[in-house]
Amino acid sequence: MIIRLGYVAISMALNNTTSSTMKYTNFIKNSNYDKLLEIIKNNLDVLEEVLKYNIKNNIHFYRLTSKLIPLATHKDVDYDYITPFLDKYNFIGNIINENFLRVDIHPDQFAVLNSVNKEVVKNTINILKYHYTILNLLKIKDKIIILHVGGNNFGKEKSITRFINNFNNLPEYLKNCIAIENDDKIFNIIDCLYISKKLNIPIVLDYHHYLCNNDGELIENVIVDVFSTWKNKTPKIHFSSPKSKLKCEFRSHHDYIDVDVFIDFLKKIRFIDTNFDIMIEAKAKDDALFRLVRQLKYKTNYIFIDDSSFIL
DNA sequence: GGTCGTCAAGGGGTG
DNA sequence: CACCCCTTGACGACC
Repeated sequence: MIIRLGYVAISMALNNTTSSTMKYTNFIKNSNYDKLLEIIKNNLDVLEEVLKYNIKNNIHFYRLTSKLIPLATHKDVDYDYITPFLDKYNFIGNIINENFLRVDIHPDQFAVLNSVNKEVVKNTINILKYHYTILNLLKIKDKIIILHVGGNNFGKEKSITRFINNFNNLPEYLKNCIAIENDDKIFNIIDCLYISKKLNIPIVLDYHHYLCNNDGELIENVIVDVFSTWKNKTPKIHFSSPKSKLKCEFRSHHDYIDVDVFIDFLKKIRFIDTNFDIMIEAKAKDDALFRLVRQLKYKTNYIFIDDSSFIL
């Protein structure tokens, strides 16, 4: 199987960011729409630079920042972030497609589809639409929006039912790109498999979350079912390492990846015969990815295809 | 020019 | 119920 590694949003090697923003209070002060457009232009320029950097360094898998467009889903800010930049979106989209980059996106903690608060659910749908819009403007063919199941009000069973009901009320185009991820506290991989079966949607396995939250279920016993939720698409896995082994800091992300845990994980699922992507979720971003690769080259006999891909 | 509290937004956990 | 925690990088007020 071929495994490709990716990283999230920011490249440490480039001294810039795709996540420049403007605080709402500051926006209110000046009602400065020009400044917002300027920030978008900058974010898109940097995104182009990051993608070219990824191509140059043979990184095929990348997650967009959710903060590409400042205040995009704020209820009191309404502006056109599409038309002025159509050419730019197109241009970047072509770079992605011509180089077969796999690009996905992951809304942050405020997207809670199963919330008991109607306003929050409404907000969440807006957030999902915004993320879809970004993927669409960048002409991404396999649109994947990764979502957590959400809150736990009134118990797990009821919370899962709320997720399923609210999901079913989404427009078809959103349903077609949502994948769910197991979280580190409540909804484990077994819960995700149950939901996936009901809704026919893919599951992103987060191995760190799995280590934090599982019912003793062995990874080698669920991996086939998890991967089969992707049908003919390339399955995705999230990988990060705990900040420390202490219980209080276990859930926090480390700057880098623990190579031994990484190797151990791959050993467990080695019998799989599917290509897949692993998103490296480490604070040191691409630097963590490259360090991991160096360590793997030293410690294993994996056959490396390029700077971020290997055969197992 | 550097430091540090704050940020639109949700929700879990504790006492 | 009040409070603090997570997480996130970046803003921007302030020195």
